[in-house]
Amino acid sequence: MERIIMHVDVNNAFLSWTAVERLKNGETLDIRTIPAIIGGDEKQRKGVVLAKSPIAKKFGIQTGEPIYFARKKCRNLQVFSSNFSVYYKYSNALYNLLCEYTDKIERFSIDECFMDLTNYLAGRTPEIIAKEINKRVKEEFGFTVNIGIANNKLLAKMASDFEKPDKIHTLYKNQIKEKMWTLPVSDLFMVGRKSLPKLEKMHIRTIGDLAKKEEKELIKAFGKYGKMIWEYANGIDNSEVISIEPEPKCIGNSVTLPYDISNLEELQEVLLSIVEQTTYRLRKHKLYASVINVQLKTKDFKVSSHQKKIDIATNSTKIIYEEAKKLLKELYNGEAIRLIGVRVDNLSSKEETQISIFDTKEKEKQEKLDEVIDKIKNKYGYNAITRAGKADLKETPDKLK
DNA sequence: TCTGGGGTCCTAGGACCC
DNA sequence: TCTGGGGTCCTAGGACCC
Repeated sequence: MERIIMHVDVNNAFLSWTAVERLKNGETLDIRTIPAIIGGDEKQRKGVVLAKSPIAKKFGIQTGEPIYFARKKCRNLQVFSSNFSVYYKYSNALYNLLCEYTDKIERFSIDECFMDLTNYLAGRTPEIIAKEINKRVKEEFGFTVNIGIANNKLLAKMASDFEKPDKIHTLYKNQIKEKMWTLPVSDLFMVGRKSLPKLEKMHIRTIGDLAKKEEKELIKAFGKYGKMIWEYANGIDNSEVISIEPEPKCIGNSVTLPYDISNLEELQEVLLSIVEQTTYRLRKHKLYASVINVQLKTKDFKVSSHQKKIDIATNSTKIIYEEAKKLLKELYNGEAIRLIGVRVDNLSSKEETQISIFDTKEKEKQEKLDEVIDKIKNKYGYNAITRAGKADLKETPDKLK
């Protein structure tokens, strides 16, 4: 039996949610109706476009581009800053509403959900249900969503990306040719900027061109990735809607520094504050890591990283910081650094100790310290306490939780 | 005051083992 | 003493997503 899958996508999520929150707080200007963007702090060198209004889009402004460029494209562009706690509020509200329609629902990102309605139609058509969801979201929350309806996740996602905003689209098997194959291949999920020149060389310009190629040819040129995009172009995707939130496979934090740093001691101080964020989140998940990774980006955007597998699995700030410090030392060659990041991998729910690292007393002491600091953070906010002398990290970590 | 931050997955090469 | 072949694990880098 064919499945019935829906993909629900918030239109211009960060911008719409900011608009709704402003209106709720008594502002009269709806920023969805003017050339506006949500952007990071340019003074902190985080000036990229995070979301744009439809009018800003008409000026050719793209998500991810520097605000500096966006301003050049549109002289009277209004820039608003992001507020993730507001975004989570609306994201959760939407998710809870959608849960009324099925138990088989997957949060794909802060502003996207997949729903499997196969056994939840209750005699109604998916189109009728989609219309009801659209109407309710608009009336109850004040923002709009696009909904894609299909027989698998990939096609549902492609469908929700058709004409926007506030639209419902279907993409059933018999509509693939007419609705999807005509699109440029760059519109296909998972086909990014770097693959385009290679596809172009193979005379693949539309999704249809890709679909009609021999699968073997794609595998030869792109390996596993080639097989995947060929299947996507042909509307093949058997993946399930997963309603249980999976454990993270890795946890990491990074920061673009307000100014370049060319000094190891200073980098180490920032490193400590980042390790603290990451290990705090690790402990929140009750997970332990055995791979530590440190990443640097130089002022000319060259990225390098070092990682190390350790013999234990830990979530201790101290142990992970000591390892990270070693990695940083090996990695750092004196260049001016723009970004520093830490990531822990190989996560497991079991701690693995090794007596030689800390004696039992020292270990207990460190655990207690982590626990106390975590409690203070939980109670009074993440920035209430820090081990890092100079650390000045404005945003609360773990935006996703 | 031009280029964020958090993820997942894949690949290639080298070390090491039998 | 002219050089196999299969496998696993580890590391660095990169593509893609939102």
